[in-house]
Amino acid sequence: MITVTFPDGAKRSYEKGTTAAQVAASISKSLEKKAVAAVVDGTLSDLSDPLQSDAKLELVMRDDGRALELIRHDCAHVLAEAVQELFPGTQVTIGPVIENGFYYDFFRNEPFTPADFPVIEKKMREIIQRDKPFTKSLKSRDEAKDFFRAKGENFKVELVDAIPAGQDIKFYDQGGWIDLCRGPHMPSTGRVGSAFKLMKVAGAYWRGNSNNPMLTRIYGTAWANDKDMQSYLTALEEAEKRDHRKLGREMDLFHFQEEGPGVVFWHAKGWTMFQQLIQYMRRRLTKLDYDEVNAPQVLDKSLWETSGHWGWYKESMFAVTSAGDETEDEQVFALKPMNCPGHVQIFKHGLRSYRELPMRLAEFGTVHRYEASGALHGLMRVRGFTQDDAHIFCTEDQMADECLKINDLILSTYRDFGFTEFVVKLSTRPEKRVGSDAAWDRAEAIMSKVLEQIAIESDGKIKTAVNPGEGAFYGPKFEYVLRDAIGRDWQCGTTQVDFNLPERFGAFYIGEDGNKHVPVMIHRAICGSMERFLGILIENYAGHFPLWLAPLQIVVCTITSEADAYAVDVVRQLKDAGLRVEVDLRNEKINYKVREHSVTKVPVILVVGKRETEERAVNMRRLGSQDQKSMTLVDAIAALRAEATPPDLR
RNA sequence: GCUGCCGUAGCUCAGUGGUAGAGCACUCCCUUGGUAAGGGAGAGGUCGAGGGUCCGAUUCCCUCUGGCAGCACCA
Repeated sequence: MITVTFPDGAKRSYEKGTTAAQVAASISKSLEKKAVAAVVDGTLSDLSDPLQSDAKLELVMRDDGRALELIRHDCAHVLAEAVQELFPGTQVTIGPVIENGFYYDFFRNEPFTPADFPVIEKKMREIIQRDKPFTKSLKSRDEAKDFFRAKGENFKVELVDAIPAGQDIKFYDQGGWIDLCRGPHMPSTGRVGSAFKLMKVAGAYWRGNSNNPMLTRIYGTAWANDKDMQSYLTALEEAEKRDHRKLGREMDLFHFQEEGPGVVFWHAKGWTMFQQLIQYMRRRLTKLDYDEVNAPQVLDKSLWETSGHWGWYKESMFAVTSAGDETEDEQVFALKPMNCPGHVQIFKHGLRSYRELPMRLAEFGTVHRYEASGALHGLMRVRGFTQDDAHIFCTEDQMADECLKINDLILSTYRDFGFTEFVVKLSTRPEKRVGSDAAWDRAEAIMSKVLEQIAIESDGKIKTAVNPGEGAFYGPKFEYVLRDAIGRDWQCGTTQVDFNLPERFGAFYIGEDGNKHVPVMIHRAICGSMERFLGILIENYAGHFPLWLAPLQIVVCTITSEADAYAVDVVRQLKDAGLRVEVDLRNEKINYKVREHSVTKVPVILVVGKRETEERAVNMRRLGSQDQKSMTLVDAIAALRAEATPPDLR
């Protein structure tokens, strides 16, 4: 006999080999019906697994959050079966659960299209209706390979090969359709229910390697019930409404065009925001003893060879030559993809003393990278962008302190933009790297300690994590990830310590001892790419910017032409107060004007008519509200001016 | 870069093997209207580019280019 302990502490005895399903049945009929899996000693398992020893057992109902993974996983199996039933000859590969759903990768000469979805979904519903049990069996490696080889499932044969020797190879049979799977599954296909939907098709490389064949991936979403699925679909629509590419067009912020793939045409309104961002950053940097510099756009390729970028990233750099001169000895330049070599040149220009350290060189540096065409995505991934970059030259002793100062700067900046949830990740040495292991050891040791301190000083409010092998080729880095208003995570800031580049460039300072020393260099960015950061802000605020950031803060709208002169005067006074304002004197009804400026998300509409003209007043309407507030012009200016003050100046 | 889909007016989108249409925006006229679209008229397109098939291509085929969704990449 074995003893089973339930979550409430109750214990019951069963014969050894009793399954969780039988345990459920022994308690109640409804439990037997409702349970879809078991958690045995903390591990999610099949209900059909026999219990071999004393165990803690929890029965998982279908509406339990932990069952969602099973619903999605089972749904992926159902999808695969449906596809193979409908399209014989299609090979199956893998079909994991992902956030909000699942996917399944298929190999078929003719790829699937969304037009195939209705018939596949219909077949899936049919399979779910059949409600066949999932039954598990074990095969030896050879049996498994023979099984798949006989079916022509070459990808599955490879998967079997990849399973470590000695490990059980599990198969699940769902009414005759059998798949390799580590499980667990619910008792039968019927439990998948009806809240699922195929979402899109896409190509995906076999095993994620671009040298491998391309498979067709079908993405699906699945939920415990229709209500959950509906709210997910609604959330997707909401996210679409905030798409910065759409808002950028509607708010007249920027555009792209064919002649400049991946480079932004900033319109006046977008550029205003860009400048607000830069001015904010610049004020903060000045207070923190940074020196702003500007290094050339185009530099001889030898500099990039020295830095190592040419060797590592040549294929994604823009080379620049004279268009007219076709002689052979022409010098090859590169458009800068990074600011660091330029800053090292500035550091090197002149003999540096330890007294000058830490030397913090900042630049709003425009860089160009020839990103793969498929990687381009609005402002989020471009080929020409501006980094709020800085390089701090310091001693090894000063390093940890500088990292902490940067940490404060980054997090307080994010807070000023309304973000509250962050994760700091430490990325350690990658396989492709320069520098000695000893140097990496030292750098990583310091960084780990700093990371610990960040977590402690924030009382655990700042989450931390480690990304092994994700560091830059010249050093480990901290990555700052923020969470936006609709729960999406964005990696923006980064702090990278570098024991290599200064040495490669022969940078040194004279130490207290009168000898030459190589400084440590810290690369750091807060927004990262200003373009991308603005994209994130647009989506985070859904275009409803706080007043200090809004490209156009106020529109003064007249009701009748009798108010024109007064309206112009109001605009003058608002402009004199430093506010960004336009006047709308058009021969249109006030409804029309209010609608238009609301659609383009102007935060404040000041309406002036006959009354206001007589009283030297304005009628204020805020974006997102129908309320109207009448006040004197003097009061309105004072209030708006205060509100438009950037957070660092309050 | 890879796979799939797409490219028609400033925007959103119809449509056709016989050289194109709507709504909004734009211009003009009427209207001076109190908080999310007043009425009328007009102008606006080498149907992404090049090549091919055809009597004839915006439509069918090929190449290129750009975009979208994933994948891969992201110093």
